[in-house]
Amino acid sequence: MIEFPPESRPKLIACNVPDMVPTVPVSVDLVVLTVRSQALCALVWRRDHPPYTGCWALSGGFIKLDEDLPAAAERVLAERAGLPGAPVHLEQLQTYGYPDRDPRERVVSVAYLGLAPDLPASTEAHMSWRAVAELTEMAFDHRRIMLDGIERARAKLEYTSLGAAFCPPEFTVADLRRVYEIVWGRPLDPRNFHRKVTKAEGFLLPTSHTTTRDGGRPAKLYRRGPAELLHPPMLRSLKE
Amino acid sequence: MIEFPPESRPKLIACNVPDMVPTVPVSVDLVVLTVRSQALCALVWRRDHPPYTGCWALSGGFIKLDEDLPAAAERVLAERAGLPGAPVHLEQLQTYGYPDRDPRERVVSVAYLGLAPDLPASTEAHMSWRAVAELTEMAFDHRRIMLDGIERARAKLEYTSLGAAFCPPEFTVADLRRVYEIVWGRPLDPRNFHRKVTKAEGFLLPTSHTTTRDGGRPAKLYRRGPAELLHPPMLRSLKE
DNA sequence: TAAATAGTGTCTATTAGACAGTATCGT
DNA sequence: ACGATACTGTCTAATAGACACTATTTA
Repeated sequence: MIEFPPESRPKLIACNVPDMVPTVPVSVDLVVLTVRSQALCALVWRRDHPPYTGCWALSGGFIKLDEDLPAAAERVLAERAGLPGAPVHLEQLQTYGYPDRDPRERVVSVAYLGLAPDLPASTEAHMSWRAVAELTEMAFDHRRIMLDGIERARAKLEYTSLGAAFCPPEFTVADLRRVYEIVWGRPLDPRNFHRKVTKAEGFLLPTSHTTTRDGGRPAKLYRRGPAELLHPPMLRSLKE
Repeated sequence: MIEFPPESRPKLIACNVPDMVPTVPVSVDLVVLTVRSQALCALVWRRDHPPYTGCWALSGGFIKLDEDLPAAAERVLAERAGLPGAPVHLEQLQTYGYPDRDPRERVVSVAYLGLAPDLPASTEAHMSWRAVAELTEMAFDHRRIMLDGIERARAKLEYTSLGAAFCPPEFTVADLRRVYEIVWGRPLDPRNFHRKVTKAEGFLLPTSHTTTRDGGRPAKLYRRGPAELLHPPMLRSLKE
């Protein structure tokens, strides 16, 4: 790639539109999901100014002039979502650019999906975890973005090891199963689930620790393994 | 959604950056793939002006002020890629926003993936189909974008019926199998493939037509069925 | 002891992969 | 007839789903 110092860059001349290349603000919006209190939750804040005053909104922010998109997402996660340095898996979700999605001015928004363990929401950043089932009235097209993020998360649990991103650093097979059950919204057979995830190469790394429990046999604790893709995948069957 | 006529829209005031919201040109770039001459090919043109003079490039264009992203992709497909009205499956791929990806000025590019049957490339638009294996030197980050598109296409053949998007309206099971073989780059057993796709509910709609051939039994012709997702998916095994 | 949770083994129906064999065309 | 391609059936190994059973803790 040829390098230009920023101030000396020649201005862009598009082939068929040499004079008029419209520019728009580009924002990054974050769908941060977690599993807590037996529900799939999203990290949101309540808007206190127009438009959409009182509605729940995703955390977001505008990209800076020389900032990469992943860097912008990390910055929004730290500064706006109030989760600096948290172990959140971030990946680009989709870009939303319908002209009237922000009534004030056209904004193109690159949405990122974040999968997080059950972290405390930052009161300083005025964020809170809300069950996604109750987030029916949201600002802008944030409900659509959130639903797209949830569907991506559901699909990714099938063929990747990302379910562990919802868990703390050390977790039990039952913890992981509850993540799958809540994200997919259906019960899974504990014994078959156990067999599957422990036999999937690179999914779980055993540790020497166990849990202490109110009753019942202590469970082995595992860490996330190196595998990103699962072969074969954990398919949601069609039944039910 | 509250409606404002465009001219009366209040300007955007971001929470923490009330004065300075940088704006950037947003483009749409198209990775249009097809299968022809036993190879996976991409629709590209050879740049005749700087930067990257002489390099192959994807077709692209800037979004207009009040144009939706899918509409921009359709317009670029028609006007720049030279495929107006063609039966091309278009879906958003990913957004690329690294600040120096265009050496002239920062451009955020929303890439779309297009899957097309074997159509003639428009000479008027100076486009041509090139085998992706030979597209090693491309302009900007277009090679990375193309590779991301190819990987998306490979994955989508597993769990959707999109392989048929590479075929003409009526096609044989062998046609479809050759698509899979070329996109995945590995031979498939014709008999097992036949069994799988004909038994997958909603994948193929039988017609009353058959092919005429140079030799060999004529094959039944099928049309794309209504199913979008395949249950169970056609998994690429790990072998080989 | 009972209750609760963790983990293992076993059976069966389904499926993937391999491949023999049949069907129907052109020459 | 023969080669070529389309299609069907069959065997086997692997897997998913169902579920009986054992293991280890707290109360």
